[in-house]
Amino acid sequence: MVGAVERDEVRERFRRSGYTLTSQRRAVLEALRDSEGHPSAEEVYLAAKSRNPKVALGTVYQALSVLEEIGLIEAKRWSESPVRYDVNTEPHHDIRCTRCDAVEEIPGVDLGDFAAHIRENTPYDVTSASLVIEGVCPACQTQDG
Amino acid sequence: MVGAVERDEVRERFRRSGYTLTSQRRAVLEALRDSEGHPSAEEVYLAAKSRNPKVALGTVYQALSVLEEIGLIEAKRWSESPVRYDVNTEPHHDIRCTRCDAVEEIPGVDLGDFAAHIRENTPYDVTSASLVIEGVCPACQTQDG
DNA sequence: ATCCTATAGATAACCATTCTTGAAAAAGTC
DNA sequence: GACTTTTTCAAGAATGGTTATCTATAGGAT
Repeated sequence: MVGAVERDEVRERFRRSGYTLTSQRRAVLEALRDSEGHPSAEEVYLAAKSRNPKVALGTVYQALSVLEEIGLIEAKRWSESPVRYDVNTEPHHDIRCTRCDAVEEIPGVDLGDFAAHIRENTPYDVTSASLVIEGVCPACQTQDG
Repeated sequence: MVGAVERDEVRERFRRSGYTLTSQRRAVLEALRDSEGHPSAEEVYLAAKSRNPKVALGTVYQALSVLEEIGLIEAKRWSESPVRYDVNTEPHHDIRCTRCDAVEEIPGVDLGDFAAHIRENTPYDVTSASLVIEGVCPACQTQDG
């Protein structure tokens, strides 16, 4: 599974943004790309450390923030849960299971011109609007009533 | 300005839920009802303390959680900001100013059958879907470019 | 009034995240 | 290639909103 941005493009993206592509930052990005779900910083840290043992948790946080800033990853927040990171930077929505904490993509749902509606109904200069969706995943549904 | 739930109804709501309506909890609710904006727990604490000096911050947190549980108030979360509380429990959306941290209602915007769309596109049992909207308020817009 | 349970207050603990610090590495210079 | 400057790193301390703990107290039922 290959991300939207290829290897050389990654290096180029770092250069253009004035950041250097260090081995730690690469380990963080690759850990994120190989992860199935939408890991937390702690989970990324564990995965990155297995690739490059010279990575500290603080470095992972900093790397994640750089990666987000240059647009290679996205951070998503649900209440009662640490920030989750996502290599899919295409516009989409995710749902989080309130029982097992899994996060999954919801395909085919688009905020569409909702943003326009919002803009029309507030004098604010709207900079961001995102959906926070929670529910119970199929596995947890079958586990009990 | 009178909330959706009147005084007697408040007492009744507490009783039915198995909670007692203490003076502290009343102070918290009234502080929230008289507040203009959408205060944080800390702000509610300050306002409640002016009504009833025998209120501790921890009690305010507990009272807010009880009030939310019995449906008298709503909690809303934005990242980079503490939880904000709202006496308006009717379905509506709020926008937060990223500069001055003010929160305001957005009238006339309804998620409508968006929830239905979401339900159709995920096997999850969707329990909540809410919009997190941020922007810059008119006052802050005029303050600088 | 008395007993019993829920609640309050004060303070310590929590936990994800950020900051700080000195050291190491990288980049730029001659 | 050695030297200087700048950036980055790792480890751990600090932060801040929130929650838990523990003892004392207050309300409601009998």
